[in-house]
Amino acid sequence: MNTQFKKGVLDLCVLNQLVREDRYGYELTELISKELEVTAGTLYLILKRIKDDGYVTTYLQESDSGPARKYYHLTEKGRDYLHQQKAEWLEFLEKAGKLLA
Amino acid sequence: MNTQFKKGVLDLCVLNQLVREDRYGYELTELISKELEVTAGTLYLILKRIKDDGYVTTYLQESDSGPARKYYHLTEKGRDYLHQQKAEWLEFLEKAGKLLA
DNA sequence: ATTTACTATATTGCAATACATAATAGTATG
DNA sequence: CATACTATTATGTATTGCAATATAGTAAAT
Repeated sequence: MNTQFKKGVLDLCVLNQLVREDRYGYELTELISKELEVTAGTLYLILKRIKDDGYVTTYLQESDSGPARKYYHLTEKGRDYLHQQKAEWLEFLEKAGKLLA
Repeated sequence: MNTQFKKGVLDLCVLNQLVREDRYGYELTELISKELEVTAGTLYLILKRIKDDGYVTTYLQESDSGPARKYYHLTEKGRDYLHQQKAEWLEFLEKAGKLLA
């Protein structure tokens, strides 16, 4: 799959998985990978980025099947950003669609 | 507009403008800019790339209102690439759509 | 007439950003 | 001990942004 297509959209895919519930990194990797072929390294970079940007907060929680999990929680700021970026994405699709028609 | 969204798609937008007729760089800049806000520098890099890749050929032609224009012509290889990449783009949109729903 | 400025056209260099790949490391379990 | 689960980091690559340069006509100003 064309690597470039994902640029900018992966962020949104990750954030969107956090709207309903908190999730941990490994879980997100599996979720996203089901559709988009993304490796753990890439996912964790994204997670670091959106945390640095204040879109998510994190907390550790014990697991009964391995190391502690780091959960990611969407902040208000993250929610706003997601909505705004989703709108921008749709707008972009419309414009690009005209050029690709 | 989010810069990243364009990654990989601009190529296709440019190639798609060459399906029906040959066009020159400046003309393409204006065409694409109507929808997507792209600067001349970016456009010319794309043109260089798709030429190096053999997706287009070029030829010069006098203009009566400025310097000679460099026209870009879509090759058979370019046409194939465009079709294949457009399909991949649509497939990507479908998968990303699931994650963004 | 000559200079000036502006539009049309093409090109290039450097910086910034995001994804790929691969390697490392720690914990629990069978 | 091997394996699955979980997290992290370093290095490389590709694409776009921005800004600067260059050249040829055309129109305007002096």
